[in-house]
Amino acid sequence: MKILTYNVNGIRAALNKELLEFLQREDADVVCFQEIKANPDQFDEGVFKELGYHCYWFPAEKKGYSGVAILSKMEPKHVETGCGHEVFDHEGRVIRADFEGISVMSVYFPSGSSGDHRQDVKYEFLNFFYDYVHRLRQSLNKLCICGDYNICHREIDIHDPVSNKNSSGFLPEEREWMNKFFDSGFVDTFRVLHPEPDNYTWWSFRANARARNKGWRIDYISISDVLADSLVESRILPDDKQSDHCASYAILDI
DNA sequence: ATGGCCTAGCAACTAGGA
Repeated sequence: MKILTYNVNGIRAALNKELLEFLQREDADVVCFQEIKANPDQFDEGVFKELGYHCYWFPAEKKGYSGVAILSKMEPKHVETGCGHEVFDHEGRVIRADFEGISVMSVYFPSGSSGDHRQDVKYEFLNFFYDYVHRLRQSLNKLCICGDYNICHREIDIHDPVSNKNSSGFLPEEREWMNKFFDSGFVDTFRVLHPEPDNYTWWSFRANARARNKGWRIDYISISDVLADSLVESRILPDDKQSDHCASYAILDI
């Protein structure tokens, strides 16, 4: 099973930049999108169905903001939107599709970069989401949590750990949350197969950051440790540029 | 350097992003 995740930074803009050709080429079984920034009636979902996908959209209530989705070649047994939080569930941040042998989530963690208030919102999400996932694991043990976590885990995951030591996305509290999350029984599918530096999934639009590979690794495909032995391959795809993020995928033998 | 630059709402600018 090939699972791909992509923060598209506006699905309509990405569709204008050969998103469909990219998806056709990668031919993933499950695709997780974040930041679709649109309601499904604002674009033609038929173009995804023509690629063979069942489509499940979870937009935010606020137009043009956030929004996640899952596309899948197989029809899921069940699809769940939200995580049971009265604010975040209006913001299109969590959607899950349950398949035989695995449940796949597409998650867009809040950004904390727009000030202290947004950072507090981010911590609220981190705390709530951690507890939500662990309640969920009591009944769904085989989880794959894909998405834009908006956090670099370690120094190797950011091009300049020194000058970003006070930047949201690389704060000690956030990195400690990533430690706690992985230690609680999840595997970082990219890092476990690729220990080498200079692998990122997001670059600023400014200052020619992408061409100089001055990036951050903030998008992850995490799997429950019980699925670890099924991991065959993981990659990030920095050459495809429909967004300020790039896509990542993992292949699981399930 | 409290920027740089892009998407989107909505028709001149602002919100949000990391």
